[in-house]
Amino acid sequence: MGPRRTCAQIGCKIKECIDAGELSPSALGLLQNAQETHTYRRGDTIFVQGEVPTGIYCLRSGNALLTHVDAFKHKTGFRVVSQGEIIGYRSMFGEDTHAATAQALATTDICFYPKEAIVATIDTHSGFARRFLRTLARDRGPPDGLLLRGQHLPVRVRLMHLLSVLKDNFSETADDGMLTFQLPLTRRDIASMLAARPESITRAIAELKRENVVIFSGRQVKVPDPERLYVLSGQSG
Amino acid sequence: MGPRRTCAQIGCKIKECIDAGELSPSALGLLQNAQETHTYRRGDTIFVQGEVPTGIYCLRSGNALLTHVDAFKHKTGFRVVSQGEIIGYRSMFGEDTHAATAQALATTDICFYPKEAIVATIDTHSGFARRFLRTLARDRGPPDGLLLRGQHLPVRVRLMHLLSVLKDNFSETADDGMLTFQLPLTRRDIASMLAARPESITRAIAELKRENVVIFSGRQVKVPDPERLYVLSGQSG
DNA sequence: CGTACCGTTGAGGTGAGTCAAAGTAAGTGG
DNA sequence: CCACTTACTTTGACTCACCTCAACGGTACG
Repeated sequence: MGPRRTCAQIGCKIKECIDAGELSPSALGLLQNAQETHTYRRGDTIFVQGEVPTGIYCLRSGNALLTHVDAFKHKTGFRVVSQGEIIGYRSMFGEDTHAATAQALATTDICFYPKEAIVATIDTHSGFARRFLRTLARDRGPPDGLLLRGQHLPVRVRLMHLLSVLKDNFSETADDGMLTFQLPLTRRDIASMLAARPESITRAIAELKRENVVIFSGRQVKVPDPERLYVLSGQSG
Repeated sequence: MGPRRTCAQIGCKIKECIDAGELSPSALGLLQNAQETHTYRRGDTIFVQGEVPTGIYCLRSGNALLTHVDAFKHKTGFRVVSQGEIIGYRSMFGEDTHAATAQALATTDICFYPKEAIVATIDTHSGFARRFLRTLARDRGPPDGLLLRGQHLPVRVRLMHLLSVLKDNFSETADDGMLTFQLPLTRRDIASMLAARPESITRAIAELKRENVVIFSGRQVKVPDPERLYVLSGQSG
């Protein structure tokens, strides 16, 4: 393995904020000194719902799932995070305990930035602050999430919607013209994101295969006609 | 009617940001000069999904409902806004079109602050920016919203949850010891918030009345034992 | 005194949950 | 490399909460 690259070197969202903030070399140095890097294995928890946030996390590699457990102990996955994305900032800025648990879905390298370093940079660089406002505002507006969970749509359609959201992060190559990618989620994870049961996911997958819209083999996914997937899943763009 | 009070005089969230930002008199003057006040009647639209945001809105009185329409034309209400709260800022900071439509549920007075004025204040007052980050972060985290829409819970429980959220904003007096309040929503509105049908809401209401948990008469709501409502609806605090 | 919307009630159909069981893949230790 | 455990996945039969469709009463308003 070569030398560790910092988060800023892989074009993550923190980097975007740093660029927008036009940080001085000294301010940049302070941020980079405060940063720590950790590696997580599949299933490891990054932070836990209810804990007090101590900073924010930026994924260098791998991916993670954010889940929320309600008062009835129902576990609901609501977001898959992949390379370059930041997590844990909502609760930190909200000055509240973590509203979700983050777990690695695969081996994942993560940069941690302590709260004080981020807050200090925000206070001294308005461009950095404004960029964070933008990031926060773009995260989970009404469109995403609502479609995935509305029971007015059948599970099959919600699954297609999830796939067309995930494909942006995970699509690999189109060897034989098909859109192909590897799902980072178990059937159980998918079920928890769609507010459904694993059995229902299995049945929906079988149905999609029958209709030749999406072909699953294990976690390998093939989409013969991506355009059709968009339309059927209610994506406008 | 007496002289119009500015938004800052009724203790709204903008006021909180202004206080946190320690604005100079001149900066404060600029903000207040830029502000406009409008009155909306029941059903009037404040802004529409898809429009480009031009500023943010703060409710002086009355209340409004935020709704989202998906690609399948399903209209979903996801938040009731009341006095002192700000709307429209998520899309503005996200530099995107409005992700929701806001409509007045009753006669409603609203302060409008143009985008330029807000952005200018953010750029010059880090406390103001940080407070906005907090407000944004606290708005609609995973806990709220998920419970209301998860189909793993029966409509009756989701309705109880909605009531126990709304009662914070709308509860009036407990004349005869009961918690009493006026719902600002039609059955159809409630249904759209719970991802259910108006008929199902009617039936759930009848059921709750039978169990003596919540007593409806029209939009007048009485809760004999608020504690029981919390527990049954899965509120922890 | 219509017209329009809101709210209620009933009958019937169905998508998805539940329960139970068997098959498959993945990891562990001898 | 093979037993063994553990977790994930699939299948089938049954049940039910909610949706759909349809009709009707109440209230507001021009």
